[in-house]
Amino acid sequence: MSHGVEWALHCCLDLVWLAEEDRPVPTARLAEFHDLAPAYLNKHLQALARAGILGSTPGKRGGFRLARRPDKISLLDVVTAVEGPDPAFRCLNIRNQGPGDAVMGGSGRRACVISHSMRRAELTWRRELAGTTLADLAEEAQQHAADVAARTRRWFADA
Amino acid sequence: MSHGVEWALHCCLDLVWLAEEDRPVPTARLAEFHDLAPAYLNKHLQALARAGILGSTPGKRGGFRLARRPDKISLLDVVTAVEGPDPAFRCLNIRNQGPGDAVMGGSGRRACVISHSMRRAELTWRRELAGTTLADLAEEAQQHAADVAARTRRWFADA
DNA sequence: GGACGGCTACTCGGATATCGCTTGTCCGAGTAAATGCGG
DNA sequence: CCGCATTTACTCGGACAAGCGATATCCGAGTAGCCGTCC
Repeated sequence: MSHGVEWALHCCLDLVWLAEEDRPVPTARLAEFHDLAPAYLNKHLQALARAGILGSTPGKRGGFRLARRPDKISLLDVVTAVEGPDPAFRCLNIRNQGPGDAVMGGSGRRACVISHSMRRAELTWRRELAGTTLADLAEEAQQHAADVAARTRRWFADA
Repeated sequence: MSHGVEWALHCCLDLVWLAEEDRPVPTARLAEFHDLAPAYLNKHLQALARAGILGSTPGKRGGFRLARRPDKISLLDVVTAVEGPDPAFRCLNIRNQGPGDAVMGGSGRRACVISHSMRRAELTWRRELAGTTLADLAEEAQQHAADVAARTRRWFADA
């Protein structure tokens, strides 16, 4: 899995803390916060914006902000926005190639049992990610350190 | 996810049908059956052998065979053997870099909530794969087409 | 005819190139604020 | 002093290279069967 997912998730969580501010947050600021390559982070934030997770405002005081309420953004939304909608395991139906196809009796008519099980497993993974929202993460983080939101807002407010 | 996983799974399922035969199956034969690159398939079968899933016998009548009973080989075993033991999502703790670390209050002391959720989701995925064995796949495949085993054995027996 | 030694063919095993995708960077389009000028 | 046109600085957005892992291939080590020869 690409690192962009991690970057996107962290930045989304930051934007949860900064959601109360009505000013969008520029990419450069988020990159500085996490010590990341600004342009590359921008690329991923664009993907989130295309997916409708973030709203982008160009111009001098522009930046990104959450497009929906945190409890309406699941981890699966972020992952699929960055990684793409394709499943991790895609069965190319090699069984349909070569003599193995004929043995199975048909040109890929039957659903591949391997693909079936792999998709089932991946579905549970997706379901787990879909059941967790940014709000859940924020709540859990605040249980660990109650002043995270205030500290984060303060840092982003500075110069 | 790499294609090698699919190749490995299909070949393992073939080896289930051919488990009754006491002669190992060469890589070239499996490659021909699925119309795959023989040398590259061999590479993945080597990985399965290193993991103790397949047993390899060199020499003229050599080849691969299942090292354990099919109900003792889970899909997770095959996947980890090919893909490696590392989790798909590895949190590099970017929060420990840059000012964000100080805001969180500590040099990575606190466990990252993002990493926590991602690992939980991946754990469900692994659990699902660990709960499915080659024997389960074989049974399911035979429910679809009862004569798969016989057909496969016949093809591999031919010249 | 039987047994033994060497030979050959075939297989795994790892070292070696090639390719595609993720990573990383750059510059242009566009917008809001700041600024200077005129009334 | 107030309003407006212009300039400017800053931001997103997509187009453009570089690095690394998966893909694909080849050759060497080793073994089992086969063949010829000798007893």
